[in-house]
Amino acid sequence: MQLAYMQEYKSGEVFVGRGQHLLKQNTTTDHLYTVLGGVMLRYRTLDDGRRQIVNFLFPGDLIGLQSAFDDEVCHSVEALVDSRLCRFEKQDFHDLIVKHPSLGFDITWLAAKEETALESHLVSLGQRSAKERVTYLAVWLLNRASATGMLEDDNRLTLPIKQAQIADMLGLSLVHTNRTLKALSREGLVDWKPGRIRIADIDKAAKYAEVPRYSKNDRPFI
Amino acid sequence: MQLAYMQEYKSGEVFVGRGQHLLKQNTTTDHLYTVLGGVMLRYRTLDDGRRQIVNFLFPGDLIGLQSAFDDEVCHSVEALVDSRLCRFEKQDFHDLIVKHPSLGFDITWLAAKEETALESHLVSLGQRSAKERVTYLAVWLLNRASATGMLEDDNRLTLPIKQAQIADMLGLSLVHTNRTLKALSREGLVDWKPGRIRIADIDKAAKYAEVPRYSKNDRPFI
DNA sequence: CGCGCGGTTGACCAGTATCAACCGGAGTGG
DNA sequence: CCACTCCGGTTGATACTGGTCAACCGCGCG
Repeated sequence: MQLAYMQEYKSGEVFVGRGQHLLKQNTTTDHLYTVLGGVMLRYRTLDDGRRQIVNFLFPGDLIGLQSAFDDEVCHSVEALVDSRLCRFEKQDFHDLIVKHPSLGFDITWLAAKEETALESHLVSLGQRSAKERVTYLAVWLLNRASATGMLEDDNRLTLPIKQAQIADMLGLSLVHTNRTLKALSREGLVDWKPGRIRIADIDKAAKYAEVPRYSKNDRPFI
Repeated sequence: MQLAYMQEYKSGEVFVGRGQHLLKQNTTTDHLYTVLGGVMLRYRTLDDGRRQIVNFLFPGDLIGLQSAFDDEVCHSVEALVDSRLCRFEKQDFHDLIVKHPSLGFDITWLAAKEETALESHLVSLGQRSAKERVTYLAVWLLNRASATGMLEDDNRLTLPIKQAQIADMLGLSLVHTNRTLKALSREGLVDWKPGRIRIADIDKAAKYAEVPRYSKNDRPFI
């Protein structure tokens, strides 16, 4: 646990209320963040207003790694629920990695995991049908949430995700997302009511959406 | 330049002929690789045979970072043209980062860039039409190739990419990919004949597909 | 010469988008 | 306290992008 090092570099805590933004696309930032609590989402907007949610962020996730090497951030980050973050100065980043290499190792670990997640999302968008995508997302969210102890019981997650957000994550229209949710609910595969996801048979759902086996490796928490 | 360190850890060079595999999904590997020359592609296959190409790999890119933390690799890597790689022992990885922190920094850099690329691809798959996707991919490939000096002249790239591969990268059917290529060629936006991409007006194409401004930062070559 | 692979084209179909309208609840101001 | 509005969700009708099936072409190669 690198908490000691981290304290040294931590430059403050940040609270972001539900619906508020931490970062806006095409701006610059001097900070890196780590999610301490809450859930956030990261998205990119095109000029004509189309929006793609790239990923959800859970406690332990790193925000702004890309911006550590590049001036402008190419996505916005918004809180899905009230969230708490740990802030670092970007300029300390090189120093930090060099002085605490095992922390550099953990950061690389997180970056690799994030890449794996994006890869999975990419496969979903590229190859799966609407029903498969929704199921995939539901299972994936339950897995991530479960890893941070956010589940009420084994197959239920309370999280105020709007259908418009599901649509923007999965590359579907809002209307079709709605119909797909209904269909999955009717079939008993995924029961995603406003604000609450429930999956009766998670193995069945995971198999249907071919969600990659959930890695139990402990995620470093920095 | 870390070439000195790298030599110490390098455990060999690997050649992979066009069409041959470096890694196969769901196997394990003891190695990490760096592309020294050539172009490769990384893809994931679903149980029913659907395939998603996740990214193209150019010289300087790292392969297998995810597998450094996770046993099984979740994608296959195949050579698009004859390629040459530098091989490292996975078990040395932690050691390497700790002993040569600035190398850890470069690896993190590469990981962040890879993440940025996947993010862009994700936006394409989620939000763009077939014509936009093809244009996006063409421009992106030209940008990447240009960074490694593979371009014959400013707007032409020779690379034996099959239409089936374009389709699998963009989440389109083979037939529709073919028609889209024709359409773009007719319109003079992108001229993608078998084995050769040519873009008459690259700014126009980049604007049409909203390809993010290409970062000139020098990519570390390890 | 024949085969196979990559590419091309046509006909038809399905999944998903779009447009439009409506519903119910929460907040708000008169 | 009620009317109004806004937001998120729901539903129907219709349009269209892109998928599927099937056939054919040209070329390189054994």
